[in-house]
Amino acid sequence: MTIKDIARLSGYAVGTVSRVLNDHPNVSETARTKILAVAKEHHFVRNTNAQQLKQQGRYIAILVKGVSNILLNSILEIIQKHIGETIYTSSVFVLDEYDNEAKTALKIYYEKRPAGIIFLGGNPQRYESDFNKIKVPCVLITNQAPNVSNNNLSSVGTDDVKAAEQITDYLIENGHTKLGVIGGDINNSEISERRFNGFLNSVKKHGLEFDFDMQYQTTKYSFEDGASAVKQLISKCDGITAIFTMGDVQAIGAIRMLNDMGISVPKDISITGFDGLLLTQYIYPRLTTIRQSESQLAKCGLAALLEAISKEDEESVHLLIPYEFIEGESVLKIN
Amino acid sequence: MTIKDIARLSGYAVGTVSRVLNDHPNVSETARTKILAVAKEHHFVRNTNAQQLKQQGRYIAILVKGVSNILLNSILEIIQKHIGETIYTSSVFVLDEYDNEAKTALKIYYEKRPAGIIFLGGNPQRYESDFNKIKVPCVLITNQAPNVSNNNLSSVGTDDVKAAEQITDYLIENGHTKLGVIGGDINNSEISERRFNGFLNSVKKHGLEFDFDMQYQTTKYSFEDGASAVKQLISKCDGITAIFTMGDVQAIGAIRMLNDMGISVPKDISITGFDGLLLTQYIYPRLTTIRQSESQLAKCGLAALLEAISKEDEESVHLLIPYEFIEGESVLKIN
DNA sequence: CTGTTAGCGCTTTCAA
DNA sequence: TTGAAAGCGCTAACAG
Repeated sequence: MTIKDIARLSGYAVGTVSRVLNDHPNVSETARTKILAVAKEHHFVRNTNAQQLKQQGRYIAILVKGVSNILLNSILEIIQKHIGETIYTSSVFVLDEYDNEAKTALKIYYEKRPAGIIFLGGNPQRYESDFNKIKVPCVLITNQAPNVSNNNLSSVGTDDVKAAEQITDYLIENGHTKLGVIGGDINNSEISERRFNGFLNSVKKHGLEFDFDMQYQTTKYSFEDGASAVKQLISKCDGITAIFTMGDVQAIGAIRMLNDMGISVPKDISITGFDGLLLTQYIYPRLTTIRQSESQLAKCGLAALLEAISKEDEESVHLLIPYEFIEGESVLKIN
Repeated sequence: MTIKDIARLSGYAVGTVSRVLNDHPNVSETARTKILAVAKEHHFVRNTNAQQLKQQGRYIAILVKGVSNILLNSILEIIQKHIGETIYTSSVFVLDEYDNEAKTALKIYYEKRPAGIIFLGGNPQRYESDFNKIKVPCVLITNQAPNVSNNNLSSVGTDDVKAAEQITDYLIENGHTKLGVIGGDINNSEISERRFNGFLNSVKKHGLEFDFDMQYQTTKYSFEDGASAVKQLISKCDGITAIFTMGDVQAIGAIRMLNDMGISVPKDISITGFDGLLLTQYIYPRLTTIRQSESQLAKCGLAALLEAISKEDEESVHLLIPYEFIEGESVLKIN
């Protein structure tokens, strides 16, 4: 089924069919009705390759970084649903945690000539030279692009600093004074850096000490790495009563490892997560964590991109989406 | 930059350029070197829209049945990654657990004219009349298409019967005689049916009784449904000491609920899972479960489809991928 | 071995 | 309001 077939079947010419399909003006109601009926009857769907070959620029590329990241998966679903309701088409590219998203994006940019690019997780800015060659609007979701010079780049994320500060406040207000942190590489991950800054804000505010070398353990975002990190952390630093982790999965891994070492959570050590995965409310103990709003991140992110595409030379936007503090059972009150 | 530009710049014609780019024979080494050099110098990248417009029928549709199914998600990722390395493109259609996959597939078949269709979960054979209209190779992944007449249809799955039997044997050999089952609808899900048959094999082999109405609880594949199912199960049937669940997520939901009711796993009730999600080895207690090989399922499934696409009139294949029995801590030895 | 050329299915002028 | 026709960039068949 091509528009040629529809044209033949409906008695109109391909031009008219195309106009109807694209909701263009100057088509009679008769033609519109007839053509739409024929198209529907024959399950006609446009060949997007041909369409995009012709009108380059109604296509959005989505890059997802982080295999099997539950949070991103669920945001992705929402985004795709919304894109379906616009004039744009999209496709998804999955990247490994160690792939270079800027390089991949650049390749896609050349090959597909998208109107815009959505980055789910990851931060292409780290590879500036590649990234700056991309001349279409981009949006970072769950990540932030704060003091960025690149005017193509918007971002929609959670206020990591505030959230981290709040959850740390909670730990301290429950009587914990010697805290450990399991987090990302603060020199290479801006999310980790921000969460750490929030943590530090709280620590300082309460007049506590924090020795980075002793009390911080750098790790990747996985169950396994959370587990090994907590082992290293408690072996190098005595007397920690609570651990702030930068992701639910690390928290779960850490709890598992502590259990295996005969250390109970939260009786002996308290732990907090970050992200608010559904799962965290089914494990034992229920995790105290920060829930990021998947639907809001998705909706606002896409909206920002479409805005940027339609209005060229616009200032890029940087939004923070409200989060939710979830009080679980993984923190013990010790005062 | 188009191949036309490259042709002009290199002094050859577009045909030759195309041949070089596609590694076709009948090109002189001189031409190849020259053209490649020019292409590289100008950062030329093929326009995939044009390429695929030309090469129709290089599209694979993937139908995923069961929203937010972690196992399928993870298989999906692997498949997409592999497809990216082939000449094919793909897109994904997500179906609800109760949608009719044959109907959807047929619609996609008409609309998109894919070269092949992958079914992740679900079984379109149940709707034969619709499914038989599909005239391109299909492959079922995680499911089986045993005595099937349809020669388009291959399958790559786990030996559910044997796996279920083995894990049930384990329960019984640990002294459990009154077993509960939390599983899918055995009248509508062949996977559930097979797992139940494996379970029954073991039960009969050991001379135990099983009252379906009392001891079986039908449920969907989610944390939440696992939680509510276990509640119903233990309220309608006294004295169950072990529960065979047909999915890890139900098992996790069930454990959570039992905990909330003051029932400890495995001290009071033992539980087994099915699927072998990574997660199951990080929760408390570690789940005793069956690990399906995601990567093997993905790789073999895609390979089977591509094979079937390239060689028409080939006999379809039906593979069983080895599984692994994982002994966790969720089963108590009571004899 | 290389060049020429006919489309792939679609959008979008330009005429009618 | 509609039809005819010119490509978008590429591949592959055909002719040389």
